Amino acid sequence: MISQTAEYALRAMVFLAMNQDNAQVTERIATGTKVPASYLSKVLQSLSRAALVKSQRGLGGGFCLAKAPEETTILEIINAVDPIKRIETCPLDLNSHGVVLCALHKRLDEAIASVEQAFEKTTLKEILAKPTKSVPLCDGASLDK
Amino acid sequence: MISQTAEYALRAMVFLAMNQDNAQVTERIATGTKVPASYLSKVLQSLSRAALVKSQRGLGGGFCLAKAPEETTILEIINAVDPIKRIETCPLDLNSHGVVLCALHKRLDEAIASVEQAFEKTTLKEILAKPTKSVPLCDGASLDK
DNA sequence: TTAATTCTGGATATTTTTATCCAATTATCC
DNA sequence: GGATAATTGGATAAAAATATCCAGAATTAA
Repeated sequence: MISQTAEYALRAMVFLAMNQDNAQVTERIATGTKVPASYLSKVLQSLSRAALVKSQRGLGGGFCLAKAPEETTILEIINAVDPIKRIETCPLDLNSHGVVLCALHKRLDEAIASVEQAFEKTTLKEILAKPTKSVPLCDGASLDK
Repeated sequence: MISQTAEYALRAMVFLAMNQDNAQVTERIATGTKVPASYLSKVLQSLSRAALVKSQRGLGGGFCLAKAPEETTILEIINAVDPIKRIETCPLDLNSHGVVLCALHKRLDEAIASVEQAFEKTTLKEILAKPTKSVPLCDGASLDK
């Protein structure tokens, strides 16, 4: 449903949103999100190319959000690493169907569309603000060392 | 979003629903749904084990629906080959979270839940009955030879 | 300028998903 | 019983997703 890569990207973005004060290094994001560092490195690259994070090399460098948390949606994050694909045309390439989907693929696409909508409406800020018992990613203790 | 395998399973089931008169052979279902026959064979096995189709070997054998189209949901079909997994516990295994999901995973799970619900509410019969311009799987001409 | 830090990009490995093939088994027909 | 038709299950192959590693480039500090 949601790929591992997308899950990682979301965690990383939430982590950065929770630690906006200073740039975060890959290694630190990795431990904070329980994502394999070497793979996270690739995920962060994708997020960087999608202009969702800014990267900075060298001492004191790392990653930080490119936009304010209220301006970044879950959908953008997911689409940056593993785009949600709507069903636009008949997957069977049936001539007669053309752009008009049959009932089956119409139903499937509606479901995808609703997920897309839900994700588009949710911003990073909302994730942070929600007063749940559990702080995202956080296991009781504070993340700042 | 929806795996290839699930897509194939849905096509096969719709095909069987549209051809309930007599048992359909793998090869025939394959051409009718544009699914690679050798792989479809495995998919049908899964559907058979899930008791969504009945199989019959030998001459005149093949596959047919195990239940009436109005009693088979899209969700059952998908779950038979590639189960939809809700997020039940924190994917990071954070002690403090336990069963209470953080805002991020709560949102993700809500999306999954809505898809699950939509699929649970849709039966094969509805797929057949919907008066769309495009007949499912069908490219203008009738499927019966 | 040198050393240390950190991202970047490429090569590669591992795992999962998707796909193929075939011998064995079951069923039907003559 | 023998021939044919069809699924079953196992072995295997190919492709995609996930993961690892490392040399190179950029940045900072001294």
